[in-house]
Formats: sequence, structure tokens, C-alpha cells
Amino acid sequence: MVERYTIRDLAEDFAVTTRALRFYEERGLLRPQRKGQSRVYSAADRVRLTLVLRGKRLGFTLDESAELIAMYDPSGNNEGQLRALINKIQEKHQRIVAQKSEIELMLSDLKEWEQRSRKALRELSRGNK
Amino acid sequence: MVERYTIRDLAEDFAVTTRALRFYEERGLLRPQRKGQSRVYSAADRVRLTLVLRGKRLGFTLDESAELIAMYDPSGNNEGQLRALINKIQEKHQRIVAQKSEIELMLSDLKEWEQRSRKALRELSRGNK
DNA sequence: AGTTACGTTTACGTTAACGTAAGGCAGAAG
DNA sequence: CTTCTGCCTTACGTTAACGTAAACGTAACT
Repeated sequence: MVERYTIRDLAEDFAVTTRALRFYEERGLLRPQRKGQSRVYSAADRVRLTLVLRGKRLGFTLDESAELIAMYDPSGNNEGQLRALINKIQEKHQRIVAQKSEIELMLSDLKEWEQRSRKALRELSRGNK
Repeated sequence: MVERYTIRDLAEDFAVTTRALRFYEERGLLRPQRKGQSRVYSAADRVRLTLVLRGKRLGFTLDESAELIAMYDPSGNNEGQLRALINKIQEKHQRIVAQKSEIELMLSDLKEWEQRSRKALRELSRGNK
């Protein structure tokens, strides 16, 4: 039971266009097999796509996501490769941690502003009474 | 002591180009005063710029950041305005919270991959002995 | 045989966020 | 007065990530 999907299956399941899927392939992010002329996607391709989209939502470029996916792919088997991968992973890690703290800053700012807005609103309606 | 800065001051302090600063102004994100022809930035402008850049690092568009800044600006004083602002704030809040959980997912994935790489590395060096 | 449905390639179009000249004004320095 | 500097505007160029359109292949209905 090898689980194969058409390009449309993936497009619907992940809410992206087929154009996007072909584009990701062109950029080396996906490598579906072919049955005749048509693309055939596997479960592994779904995992990769998940990673691409997650990266996107975090503001990563496709090239950056490509790096991450290269890491996930168990084809870099020599020592130099592995060390390089570990470095890349730690780079991403750093960046993500930084992003996390920016998010926390922004969250606390937002809460503060909301409070201020609510307060202004209360005072406004009190004044109108 | 009113603290005024030239465009170059800001560019250097925030590590952006003057072109970017003019562009942000064109898009309504900054509103420096003028002395003759030249722009004169205030402390408030620095706050705004901070918000723009923070938004950028979180993958927000300039338009989205513009909304946030409009909220920060205490010029929307009627009730409808304020309610709208509070809604916007909560929207952003939702999105940021979502982003935060994506980040946590990605962090745990990264850690897992790093472990795997390290393990592969150990096994490789053990095999080479 | 015709047409509907889904797939393919090729290629030009689009938006965001600036980069990069090109040419001009204005005040400080020599 | 000329020559820098530094700032200004105007405007075309650039990259990323697809959108969109054209033109074609093919398998399955009807």
C-alpha cells in the first residue's frame, strides 16, 4: 500500500494551486515520480510540502525551505555533509528562537494597545451618557 | 529638548537604507516633518520604524504593519474607530499566536533532525574505526 | 468520432519591497 | 565663486513566488 496522489489531490488537500506545486518542483522542493507524463506524489512528498508551507508561514524563502528539506532527506551520508547539516539546523534554530522572542514582544505590545483602546472606549461612552 | 534626527541618522541606527525610509514614508508608515526640503525625524518616528521592522521580521507586509501603526497612533478617537481597532488587534493577535505554535512545531522538528544527524554521525565514525 | 476532464509544457504578466541611477537644490568649506 | 556633501525627486530595474493564458496530449465517456 504505497499511497499515490495526483497533483490535484495534493492541491486540494493543502489548499495550494497546481501551478504552485509545479513551481516547487522546478525549484527542487518536490520530486514526484512520473507515470507516463503525469506526476505521481507519494507520502514523502506530502511531508516535504508540509515543511515548505510551514516555512512559508514563518516567512522563510523557498530557498531556505529547500535547505531544511535537504536536511530531512536521508541522502547526505558522509561526515562532512552531516556536520554541515547540523550547522544549518542550528542556524535555523537560532533564527527561530529570535523570531519567537519578537513575537512575544509584539504580543505584549498588542495587549497593551488593546487595553488602551478599551479604556478610551469606556471613557468615551461614559462621556456620552 | 525635542530630539530630531536626519534621514541618515535613522538609516544608520536601524541599519536600513535611506531609500527604504523614503519608501516607508511613501507608503504612509512614517510622517517626518520637513525643514525646508529635508526630512526631520522625531522620537515617535523611531518608534514607528521599530514597529515596521519588527513586523517585517515576522513576515508581515508593509500594509499590515501600517494597520498596526495606525492603531498605535492616537488619532482615531470616535467609537466606531476604536471598535474597529480592537478587532484588528485581535486579528493580529490570532495570527501571531498561530505563528507561535508553528514555530514550536518547527523547533521540535529541528531538534529531532539534529539528533538524527548526530546519531548518524556517531555511527559513521564508529564504523570507520 | 466528438467532447469533456485532467494533465502537460512554455512563456509572458504581476505584486511587494526596495535597488539603482540620473539630475537638481542648498548650505558649508576652501 | 566654485566645489563638496548631503538631501531631494523622478523613474526605471530587480527578485521572489506564483498567476494566467495558450496550445497541446490522452484517457474515458457518449
